[in-house]
Amino acid sequence: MDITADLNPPQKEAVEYAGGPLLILAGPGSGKTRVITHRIACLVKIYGVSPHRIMAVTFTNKAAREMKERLEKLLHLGAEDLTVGTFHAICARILRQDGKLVGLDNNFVIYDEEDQQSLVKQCLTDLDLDSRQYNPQKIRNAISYAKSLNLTPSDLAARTNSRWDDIVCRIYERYQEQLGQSNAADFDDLLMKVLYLFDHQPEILEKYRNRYLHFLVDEFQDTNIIQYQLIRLLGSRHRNICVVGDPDQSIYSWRFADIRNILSFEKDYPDAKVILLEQNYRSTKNILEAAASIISVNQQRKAKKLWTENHDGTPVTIVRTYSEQDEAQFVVNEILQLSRSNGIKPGDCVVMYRTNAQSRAIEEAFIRYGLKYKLVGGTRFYQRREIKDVLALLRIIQNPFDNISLSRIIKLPGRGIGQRTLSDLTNWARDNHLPLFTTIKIVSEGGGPPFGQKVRTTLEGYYRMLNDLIIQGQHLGVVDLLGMALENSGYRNYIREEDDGDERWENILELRTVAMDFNDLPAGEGLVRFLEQVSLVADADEIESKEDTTTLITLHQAKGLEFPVVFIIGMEEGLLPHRRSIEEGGAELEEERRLCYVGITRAQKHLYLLHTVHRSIFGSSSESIPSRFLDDIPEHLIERKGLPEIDSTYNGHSARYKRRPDEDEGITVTELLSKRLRQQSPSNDLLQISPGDNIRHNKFGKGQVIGIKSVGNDKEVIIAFEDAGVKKLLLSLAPLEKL
DNA sequence: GCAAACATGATTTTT
DNA sequence: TCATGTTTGC
Repeated sequence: MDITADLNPPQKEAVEYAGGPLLILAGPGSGKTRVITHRIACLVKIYGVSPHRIMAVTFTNKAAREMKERLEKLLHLGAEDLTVGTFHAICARILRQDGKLVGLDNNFVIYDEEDQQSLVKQCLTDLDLDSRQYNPQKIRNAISYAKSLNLTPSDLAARTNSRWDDIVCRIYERYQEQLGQSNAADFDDLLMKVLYLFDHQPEILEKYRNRYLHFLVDEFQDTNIIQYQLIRLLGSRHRNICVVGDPDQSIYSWRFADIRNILSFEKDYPDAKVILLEQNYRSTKNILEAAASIISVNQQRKAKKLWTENHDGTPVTIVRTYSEQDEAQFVVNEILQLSRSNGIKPGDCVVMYRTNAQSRAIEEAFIRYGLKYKLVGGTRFYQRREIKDVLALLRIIQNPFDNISLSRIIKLPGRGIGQRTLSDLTNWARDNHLPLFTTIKIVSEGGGPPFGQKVRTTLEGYYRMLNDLIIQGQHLGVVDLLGMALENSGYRNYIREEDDGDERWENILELRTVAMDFNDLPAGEGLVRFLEQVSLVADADEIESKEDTTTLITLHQAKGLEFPVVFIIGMEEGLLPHRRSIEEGGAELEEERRLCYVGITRAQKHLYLLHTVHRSIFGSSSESIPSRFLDDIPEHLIERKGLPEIDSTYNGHSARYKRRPDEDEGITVTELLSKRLRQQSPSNDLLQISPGDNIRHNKFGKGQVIGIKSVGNDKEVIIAFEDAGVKKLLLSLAPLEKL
């Protein structure tokens, strides 16, 4: 097959270029992913580069997996020899192998943000500092920032100039000591330690530097300084570094992603070839123009002109509703309408928002109308308490010196060890420079802090239990080990008695399913690999596209995706741009604008931008002002729906909504809106049903009506379906048939 | 040691 | 509003 067929000239050039450093600036929808995969294929098939000698760095594990799949499926290329992964995953692999040289045993554990935070708190206690005065989260963030710049505690100490910096420094130093004692690395350490390894063990650097001929880095605008340093060092031998990014889609600066990397690249490699991908294959002209009008306001930006051969399409719809409930209602109605008339399916639609909290009203509306939705993100699987507890238990088996995990599980109720005992243990451990696990061992042998006999017996039992699990871990597969750990630690009984114990137990079983993939590996290795996978992979479940399921997602997570129909809700000052960014101003505001741009450019055919007049935030209600970004879209691209424009000015602090005087005199805004919404949907006469009737729903199948409630002119019916369970549906919309 | 009452404070979140 | 962390009472 011809690898470069169907590529436009700049794409083709980007795929074939073999003259050293390459910077690809790829606008949204410009076929960036194709270019990367085809470039790899071209390197292998045409230039004869062994896949073993290619490294591709992606932003997420998901992206890595997809890239591998694409290469295998589309191009029939064996991808198992390729190094594809995130910076973190690749570095973890390197450290598993050679970490010993930088003080990491190969059974090291990886600390996530919650673990980091616990460790910071522990350090504050150790240094006798008040955690109310020194916010642990801020300290964690400051440490992470230092690490993103590859600064060690002493580097940082050299540049402190305030009391705060000084505190951060002291904690950072202790924090690193504690990580060392726990044989643990946090996310940032994975990168920093590899860089340190390369700096101090030239032969290791040589090994990797010689092996890799070609590097590809995706989402380069969202890399941080240390990541760039890493790739520069790795690529210093052959200089075939290809980076792909779009400065306009840089939305992770709060994660210390540094857009200057793109500038640095051009400076560090003056001979770098720069290729612009400006043709958009995704969106209609109207959508693309709206996006351009918003992003072009940014000052800190290289002008870039995207163009498309696609049709104008429909206008961008700006919708004003009264409340977030009405906003949700509009979305639901529009999805139903589109699926009736435009050949669009609910699965083609996505609802995007700035903050997770905004998904609630949407979810409620979807549930009410019996529409299916898929919430992306939210409370993430691996962040759930029960999952973290179980993982902590397994981590102790892998690495008993992991102090944070041990402190987490030892104080779980039901075992008679509480905060008091734990504090006594940690204090003693600290004073004697010993890990917690060793301390418990000493206590069970009669030493340690002065405990009463009862506590001593309890701790002895706990130590024996752990020790037994560690021994079992030597020869049991990871699934059996998990089962035994749950039993012996009493965790199973403990969690099942919780209020939502069933759900939590389900989650643990879900985790067990993940573990099954690692069950056939040799005992120790299975555990290591399983724990590494769950530490580095954030998303347990995937966005699988189903025809009937609408996606609900934050703007950040929407990066890289595309949908025929996009609804962005909460286009309001304070939400988008977010209040915190308005307060910060400048660069923060420009990032909000980019975020808005990312959202808009996800849309292929239809784009809806919604805002409300009233929104409740943290329970209390407040007036909202349309987002400034809406003002930047030229009127000729826009169609307005929902409530009419505010034609009054602000009255003191409260914006007052005025109805248009010529119509609907004497009814409230909410009534007006619901009237309009009703007018938009076909007014089929309501089905005459009463409780006890048997019905059929064209999706949920057979069921029995168990309740009816009037909602305005409509009725909400509660139906117990034979297969689909109990649902609340609106009679006017549910496709019901009386049996 | 542990559960219930109370206080608090809250974007985004690849790894 | 709601999910966390802290204090209090048994």
